[in-house]
Amino acid sequence: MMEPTPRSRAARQPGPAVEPEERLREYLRSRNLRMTPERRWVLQGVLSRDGHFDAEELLQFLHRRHMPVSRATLYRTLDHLTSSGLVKRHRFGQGHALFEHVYGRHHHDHLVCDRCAAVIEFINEDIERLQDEVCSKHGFLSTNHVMQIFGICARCQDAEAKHADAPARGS
Amino acid sequence: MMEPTPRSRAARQPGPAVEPEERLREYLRSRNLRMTPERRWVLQGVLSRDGHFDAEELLQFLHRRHMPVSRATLYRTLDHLTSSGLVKRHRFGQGHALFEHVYGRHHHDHLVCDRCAAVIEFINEDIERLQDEVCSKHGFLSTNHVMQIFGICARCQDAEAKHADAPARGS
DNA sequence: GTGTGTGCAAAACCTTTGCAAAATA
DNA sequence: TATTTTGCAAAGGTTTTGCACACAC
Repeated sequence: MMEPTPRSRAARQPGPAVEPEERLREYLRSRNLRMTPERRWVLQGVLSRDGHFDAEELLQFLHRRHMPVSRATLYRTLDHLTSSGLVKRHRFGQGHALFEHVYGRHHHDHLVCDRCAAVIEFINEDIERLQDEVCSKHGFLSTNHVMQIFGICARCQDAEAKHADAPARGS
Repeated sequence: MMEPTPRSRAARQPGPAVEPEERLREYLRSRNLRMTPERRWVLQGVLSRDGHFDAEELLQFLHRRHMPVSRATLYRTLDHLTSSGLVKRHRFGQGHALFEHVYGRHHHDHLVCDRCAAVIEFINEDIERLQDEVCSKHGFLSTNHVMQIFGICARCQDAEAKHADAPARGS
């Protein structure tokens, strides 16, 4: 597996790794904004995260990887990435915002466990279609939507059932 | 403005106004908490609000009505009301939380306008049913869900169309 | 009377902002 | 070179918390 050019590392990516950067650049150009190392770093960090992450977590990650972005720049860049459609911002619980990148991912909704905070993704085309119907019925032009179902995940239900069965059993 | 009895104002309520207090009392009892004037006031204030409101707004309302609840108590009580299922808490935008009481109201979801922040309520039984299906498919025990569709409401679409038609027209 | 609730003010929390220096196009 | 961007630190707004006193059961 020898690599003829310095760029070959990008080949590890499942898809073309250049395109999201292209999309960001396009977005920036359209608003007369500039591409900077910091913005590239944040984009890379965002794309490297698999699921949901918060700003602090991403900041730590970037610093560990020697991409020293300031907190302010991180938040500013996350705004841009959100506006450009490369990132989605969620407010699941009461606390801080969670983000996820949507590049190469399909839209999905979430089951959120109140016990363990696990987030299970799902997609249901029928629901999507019905949502579109609701919008057109109200003359509403939808740009985005979130659907979160809160409750208790299967694992936590099991755990609770176990505790309820033998609460007095000192192991 | 004469009122035969001090209570007569309550007659404006469509349903029995006592029951929600009963529900709160039950909830408090079940957790060995106590009914207090402050908690009653917050509940009254909450029930008197028609749509969505924030903590600050409710606080002002209570003070205007000579129900001097402190900010701390207000937040603490809103937590209890949320836990007891009498109130729902939303995070529509980026800012602060919005609340709405759900006593005597049916579950509904929201269309949120990104331009004017209008919130349109809707309910779609088919979507609800499909959500239940999703949950059972994942062994997920749902206690609550939120669905928010963001976009541009009909009114704002009209307004924008008008501006786009005649942008150079100095009136 | 005991444990709970309240109000006050301060803290905590996440996020945004003002500004001078640095960097982009 | 003319703007834009950055980092720092301070401000911002909402929500939570510690503590002493008051109160409900």
